[in-house]
Amino acid sequence: MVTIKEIARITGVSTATVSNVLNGKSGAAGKEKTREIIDIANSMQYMPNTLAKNLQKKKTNTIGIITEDLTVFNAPEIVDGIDAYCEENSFEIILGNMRLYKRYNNDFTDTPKHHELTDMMIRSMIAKQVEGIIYVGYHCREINYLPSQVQIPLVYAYCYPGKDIYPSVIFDDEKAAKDVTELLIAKGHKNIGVICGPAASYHTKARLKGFNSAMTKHGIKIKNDIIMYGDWDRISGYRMAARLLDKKVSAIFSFNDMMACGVYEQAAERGLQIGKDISLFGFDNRSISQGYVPALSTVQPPLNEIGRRCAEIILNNINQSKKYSKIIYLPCTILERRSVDVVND
Amino acid sequence: MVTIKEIARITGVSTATVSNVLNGKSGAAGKEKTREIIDIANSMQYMPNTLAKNLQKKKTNTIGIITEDLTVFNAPEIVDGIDAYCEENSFEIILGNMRLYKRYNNDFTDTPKHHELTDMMIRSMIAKQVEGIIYVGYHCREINYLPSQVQIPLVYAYCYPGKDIYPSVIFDDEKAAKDVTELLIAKGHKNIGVICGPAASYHTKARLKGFNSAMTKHGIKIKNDIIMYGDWDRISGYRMAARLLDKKVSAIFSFNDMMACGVYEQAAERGLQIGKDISLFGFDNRSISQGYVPALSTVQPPLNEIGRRCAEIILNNINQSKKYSKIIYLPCTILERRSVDVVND
DNA sequence: CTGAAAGCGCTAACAG
DNA sequence: CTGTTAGCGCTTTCAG
Repeated sequence: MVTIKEIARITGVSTATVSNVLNGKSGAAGKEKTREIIDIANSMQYMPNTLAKNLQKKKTNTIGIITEDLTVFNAPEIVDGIDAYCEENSFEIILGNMRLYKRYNNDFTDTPKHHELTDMMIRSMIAKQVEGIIYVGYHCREINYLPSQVQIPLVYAYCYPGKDIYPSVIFDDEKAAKDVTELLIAKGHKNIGVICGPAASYHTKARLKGFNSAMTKHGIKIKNDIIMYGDWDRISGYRMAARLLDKKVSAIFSFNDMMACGVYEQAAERGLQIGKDISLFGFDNRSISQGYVPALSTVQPPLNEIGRRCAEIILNNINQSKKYSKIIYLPCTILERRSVDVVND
Repeated sequence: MVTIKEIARITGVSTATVSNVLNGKSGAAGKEKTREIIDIANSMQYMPNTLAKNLQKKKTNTIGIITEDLTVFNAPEIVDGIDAYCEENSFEIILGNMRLYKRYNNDFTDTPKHHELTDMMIRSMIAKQVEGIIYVGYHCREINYLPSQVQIPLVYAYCYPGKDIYPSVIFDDEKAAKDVTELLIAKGHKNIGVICGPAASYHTKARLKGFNSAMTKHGIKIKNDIIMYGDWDRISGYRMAARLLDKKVSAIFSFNDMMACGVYEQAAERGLQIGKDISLFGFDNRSISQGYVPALSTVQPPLNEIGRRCAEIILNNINQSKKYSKIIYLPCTILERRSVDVVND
């Protein structure tokens, strides 16, 4: 690796001059010398050592991203958004992936082991002199384990801290669910079944709230026996759909696309056509949901935008002394496809 | 940020001693001093500056990953595999995402602009002193633009260089397609329609080769009019399925799950049942393919394993002088689900 | 306009 | 067992 020192020796000037010239400081050297230095640098494929540069400048223009699990469907798009914003603002990213799914098996986020891992990753990033950290959750929830020794801006994406110390960006589950419900109501559906995720899930609670408020607003009584709880997996959608269809609902709002999948299966077995005999809405807009027959209506969370906003907040918090620290709710997009129709009595 | 110097001042020893103690060099200081230094460091939350450390050691234990597009379905899993292997071997990763899809629109990988971007990313990583680079393609193909000035090990994942200069890890398209075809043949299918991707695609060519070899091996004549070319998208699957079904094929092998999606649609419209009237195989094992009704049989590419192998090769190439530089083909897993059945005459 | 000198935070000889 | 010294590659005063 050729260094500034080497170039200085060859061109017969000081390292300072080489540095200045290469950094475009006008008048750092005479016209001819300037040319010569640049030419030599190019021909030797000189490349500044970022480590040395950053060490000296005490500034890395880098933020760290910690993903709970990069292979979860929402993560790449969020990271992509962060990356895009950073690039536009001349910042770089360092990625740390916890790989929670493969590392442990299931519920792990509130164990000492996980806290230790979190601390380790944060420490390691701080050691690398990142100027801020974005923590990307694998599903939305309240994070109660807040690492202590973080002296740099920290932002949560797709999850939020229990206390108001750090900012976070999530999407508006409640509003989206309300919108979906109203759309269904507008189509004449009154007997709407719901397949939630686990009762304790933030998503479940927020979406249920939205559902309830829409129903109430339109004066429709909610029977308790049409609210089912699944586990986000296809099979549970299949099972809950059975119960719901027994109850003759005219529409089903599944809180994710996976479970909606199971509804298709259940309906097929009963000879019922989705989008005709029964309307169906999902949530997440998984890439293939559009390919179901008929295409699944669903809710698209603003993943890329979550990333961008997080990055924006982090960069602002890095540059300003007053830190922003609230929860930001971004709106979702409702995608109506062939799986819903007006009620058919 | 507290430094070694600060701790040295407080404890009244030299920075060298603090460094030695903190790095666990036995006998770096007396028992008591050792304790004191460690205690002070802990209480002040001392954290070594990785930049300074790496600069001095001229070793970063870091490799760079360049993804053509992190949001493409295969990328996160490959990155995950690389990350896992690196973690097990005390290496860190730096991620650079080209965001090809959003940056340009479609075919872009052989434009000067893209070459420039590639060079820039590689230069930037080398500047950060990574010890090796893994380039993750967004789809498998021959990469003919090979950056020149790369003095460190470079490995391609999910794509391969035209010349034998750098190693690469891809999966065995041909073998997988052959296996699928033989499976179909074993179930009595002779009249098998194929929906390929674009004719120029590596995937198309390799899979077609596997298909042909299986058919030939079993003495089945291949009619040219049952080989259709789509564009990987659902709609094209839908269209090609129409032509194929007109020709009364008993099975369809779609070269990806998306297009298989379209086959479901087309079959539904014609009142044909997948897995009964017509057998269907996809490729990719997209997460939701399992949720089709009936579940789609498909091929699972060894994405995580591709990542792991790339990382393994890179770390080996970093440590050894003899560099490995061939293409490695990893086997896929055939997933037989309800969408295929024995032929039904 | 130019360069000598100092030093970012850390480690690795090597001498005491 | 301990500390001095030198320096990784770079930038940045500041004096000539």
